[in-house]
Amino acid sequence: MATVVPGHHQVNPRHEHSRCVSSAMRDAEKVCKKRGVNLTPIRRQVLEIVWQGHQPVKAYEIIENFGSTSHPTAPPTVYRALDFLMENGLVHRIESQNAFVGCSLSTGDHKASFFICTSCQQATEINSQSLETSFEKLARENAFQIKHKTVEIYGLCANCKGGDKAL
Amino acid sequence: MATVVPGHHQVNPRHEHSRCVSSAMRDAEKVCKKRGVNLTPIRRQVLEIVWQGHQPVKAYEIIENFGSTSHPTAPPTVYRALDFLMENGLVHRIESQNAFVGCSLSTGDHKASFFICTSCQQATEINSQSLETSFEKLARENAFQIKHKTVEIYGLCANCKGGDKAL
DNA sequence: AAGGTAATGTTATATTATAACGTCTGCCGC
DNA sequence: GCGGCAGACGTTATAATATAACATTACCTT
Repeated sequence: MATVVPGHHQVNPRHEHSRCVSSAMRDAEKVCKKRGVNLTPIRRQVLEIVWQGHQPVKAYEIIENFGSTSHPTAPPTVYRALDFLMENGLVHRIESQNAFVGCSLSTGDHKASFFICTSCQQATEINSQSLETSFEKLARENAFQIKHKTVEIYGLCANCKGGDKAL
Repeated sequence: MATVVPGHHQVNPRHEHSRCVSSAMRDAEKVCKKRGVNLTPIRRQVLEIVWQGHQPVKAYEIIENFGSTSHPTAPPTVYRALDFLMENGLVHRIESQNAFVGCSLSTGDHKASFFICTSCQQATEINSQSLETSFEKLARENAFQIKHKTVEIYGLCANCKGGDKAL
């Protein structure tokens, strides 16, 4: 299958991504089974494409990628699959990029926060109780009742920080 | 001038928005003068339209609004003005809405975080040192070097929390 | 006047996303 | 069996967001 994110720099070379993908697919099966929803072949394939890397993938990149492996697919098909995957917490949307990334927590429903590397493009899900607490405290101080949030932090990841690859 | 954000609920009734706008315009003049950049009539008008409320405004709403007051304007004109205003820290982009909101700090350059009310749509700039500190701490723990961030927190603002207006 | 630059005009088009309606298939109750 | 419903997908068209590329204007500099 063709590379979805053509220009991306290489990430931690010790990361065995194929395992990462198969684990994500297994988790997805599990979540869908548990929730009584249907991980159809199309949805599965979209999820696999999203998981080709840890970089966010655009909807139209998914569409193009589909063409190469099976019959061409129209936008609604892919957007529907993405909606399904997001509803079931298997994919997150990166708002500041209009792009999508696989969820690495496999707990079903949740909105995530991200570190996004401006060099290798890797989006890493943040799971920090102390950050959550800070948000809650701030909200309380402002009499604001939080429902959900978009948190996308850009900068250099640990792997890229050493080099000269800064964007 | 027509209302840009037609459906929005009313906000704190004690807020005298016209003062708020004129103050923002004065600050903008000051910032531009200081930076040696040119707040042209078009840029000024776009800024005024963005400041019609504290709700984010979409680019094409600005374009439509232009039509009613002067001659019709094509998208590039408005996007260029928005780029200028963002570069000079007078307007912020709300990534999760593809929309724009006036900056209420008038310090020139900075990226802001927001509370955004799901009832009245008001976007309130957050300026919290303790939240910044939490981000920095989290970044340090993850060996991540922050460059900038998108933080858009949705929920009910203090004014809307009492009523039954939840989205 | 010639040349330069900043701002805007103009046309076309790229990119992202959804509406609306049609078709197919499997399942459920009868 | 079969009638009908629901879920998933196909298909066509179009809406919404954003930018590329080049022309024009206005004003400033020499």
